[in-house]
Amino acid sequence: MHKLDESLLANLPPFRKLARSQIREVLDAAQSIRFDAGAAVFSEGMPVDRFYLLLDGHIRVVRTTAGGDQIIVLHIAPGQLFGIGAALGRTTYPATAMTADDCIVLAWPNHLWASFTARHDGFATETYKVVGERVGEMNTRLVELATQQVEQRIACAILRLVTQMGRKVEGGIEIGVPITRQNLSDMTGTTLHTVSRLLSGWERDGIVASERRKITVTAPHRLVELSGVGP
DNA sequence: GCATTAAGGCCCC
DNA sequence: GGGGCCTTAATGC
Repeated sequence: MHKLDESLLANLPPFRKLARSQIREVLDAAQSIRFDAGAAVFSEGMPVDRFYLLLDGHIRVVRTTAGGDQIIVLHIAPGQLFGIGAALGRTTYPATAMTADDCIVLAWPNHLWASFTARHDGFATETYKVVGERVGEMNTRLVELATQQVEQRIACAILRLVTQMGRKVEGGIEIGVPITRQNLSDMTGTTLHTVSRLLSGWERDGIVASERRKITVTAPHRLVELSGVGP
């Protein structure tokens, strides 16, 4: 296995304050793993044995209900830590991490967590920040689920994806991760049929343009209006 | 306003 | 050709 380059981590928030030698040390302790799209990096209920950093690709954190329905809890963008049960005092993973496309991750054995937070300046505070942001997002979504109608919830979900992994293309902002109607319904507590019907309408109105597994927002301001943030 | 059911079309492995 | 993805329409709560 070839040595990983230090520039991979140097600009990522958890490692930004580290010296070159420290980054080398962190990288040498990591295992780099490639996953095809649709693979589980770890599964709900498994013992927490490692923590991860997503280098490339996108991760869906999902929970499966007793009835077999899948709930998409959140998405992980490149450069983010995930599977950090160690930071939360968990012994098992609370959800499954599914790759949304081809992914490259770094994995460290769990016992290194304590020394990472103790020895590497900025690592712990960045971790708390990430956890805080995710809790905040989940709070927002909880309120949406409880108070908003389906159309607004889907608009909010798409806007979040745009914020987190949108990339500018000519004519709009494309969501940088493959998203199906079913995926959107799994994020918003509705059915793929309702999502399909609404997206078709939005496409007719020129708000979005979509192909299979791909959504481009062509009129973000109008989607914001639909999301119900304002009057 | 929304889920459910049904029925069909398209694309890609 | 079969499975995954998407659409549309009808019906009912």
